[in-house]
Amino acid sequence: MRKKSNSNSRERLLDAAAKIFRERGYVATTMRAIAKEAGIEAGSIYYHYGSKDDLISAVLDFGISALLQSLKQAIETLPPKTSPRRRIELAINAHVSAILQYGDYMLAMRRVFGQVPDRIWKRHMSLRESYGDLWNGLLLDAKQQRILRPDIDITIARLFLLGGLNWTVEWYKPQKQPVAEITQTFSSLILDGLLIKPDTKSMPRRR
Amino acid sequence: MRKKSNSNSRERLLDAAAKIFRERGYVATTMRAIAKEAGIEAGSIYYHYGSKDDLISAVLDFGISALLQSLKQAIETLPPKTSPRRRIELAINAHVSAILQYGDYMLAMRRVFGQVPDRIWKRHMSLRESYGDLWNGLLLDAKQQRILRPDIDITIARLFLLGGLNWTVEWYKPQKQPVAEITQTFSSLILDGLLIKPDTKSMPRRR
DNA sequence: GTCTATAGCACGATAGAC
DNA sequence: GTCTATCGTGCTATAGAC
Repeated sequence: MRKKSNSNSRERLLDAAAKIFRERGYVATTMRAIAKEAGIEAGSIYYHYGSKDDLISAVLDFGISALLQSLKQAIETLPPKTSPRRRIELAINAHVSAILQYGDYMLAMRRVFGQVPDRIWKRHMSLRESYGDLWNGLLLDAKQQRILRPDIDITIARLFLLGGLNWTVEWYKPQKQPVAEITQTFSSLILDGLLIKPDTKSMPRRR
Repeated sequence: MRKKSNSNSRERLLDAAAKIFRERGYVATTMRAIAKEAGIEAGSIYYHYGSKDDLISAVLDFGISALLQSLKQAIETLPPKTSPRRRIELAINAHVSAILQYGDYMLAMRRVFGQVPDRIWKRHMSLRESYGDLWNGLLLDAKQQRILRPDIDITIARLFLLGGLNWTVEWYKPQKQPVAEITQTFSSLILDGLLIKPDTKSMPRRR
């Protein structure tokens, strides 16, 4: 995708690191374990990455960039007339698809939160904030077009929604249900709600 | 509340452990740091708890038990005629209030997930499952009373809802908004949805 | 019940051979 | 580019004084 090295080893190493960081968190991850996962010895890592901190930085960078790029691509290329509802549905699908596709990176990001040295974590907050801003923009647009309820705070709705979506990565089993089906349920839950309503002209179409 | 020791030190130690586990995760937490937080020396911990594993077990036990007890108390003492909507609203409020009240324990549980030795973690899955079952029962009741949409899978709705609620513990700042206000927003989001609907003045009631 | 001291072990990182 | 060997550090847990 966009890993910046032309070297195969660097890439294999990064994937191995994401997998081990995901499983053990930051501190419990040992260079020896990453090396073993990548099929080399621990000392050899230092030819490619200067330190354990370098490795976690690269994992975090790649993870959040993948998310950002995936959402941008999903919503910025839509025809201008696309309805806000459809935009939000597509964003939800893009988000969940991306966190599942890059599962090791996403779970690594979740798991090392609060363990990584501050200076490294802070370098990533700007990227994370860009991502939140993208969502806020999406929801704000819909609110201004009087599609969304005016009494609901967009930021709280976004935090609730993304919290629910991100949790998927912890329980989703691909063999049981296609992603599109799950994301359609999520969309309908957050947009239409769980209650039966007397007037439901825009109830979810089954696909 | 219900910590089973009559000793003050054990209790202070447990709170200290929860706080440090929350901040650092399982592996990065050192007995020295817990001791310092509790105001004693590392060696002295072993008079109260046999090992680091004993400590994390106690933290996990206390945390999930507090959640379970809090939800049970909130819903099992309601008058039988309480509407399903009101039950769900109260459960959401009880859940969020509890995870915020026992923040250190809740965040410790989240953070050490996947780091704690398997045998310890598995001992807690039964308690966690009891908690999920409680929620499933609540939602299933409402569904059977034709309050909830029949096309939505209860389990997916529960996972989405709890994912969104649990995320609160990561961003909520008490000084900005009272808990009751946030949980009311959550309830309305999950029950009524984010879209503007024909009648939103009074909450939809079945006729 | 809490202390000090330390045994025993695993870690990140480096050095130098190949 | 990858290896082996090892240094220095910091950890859990124990032993024994008080």
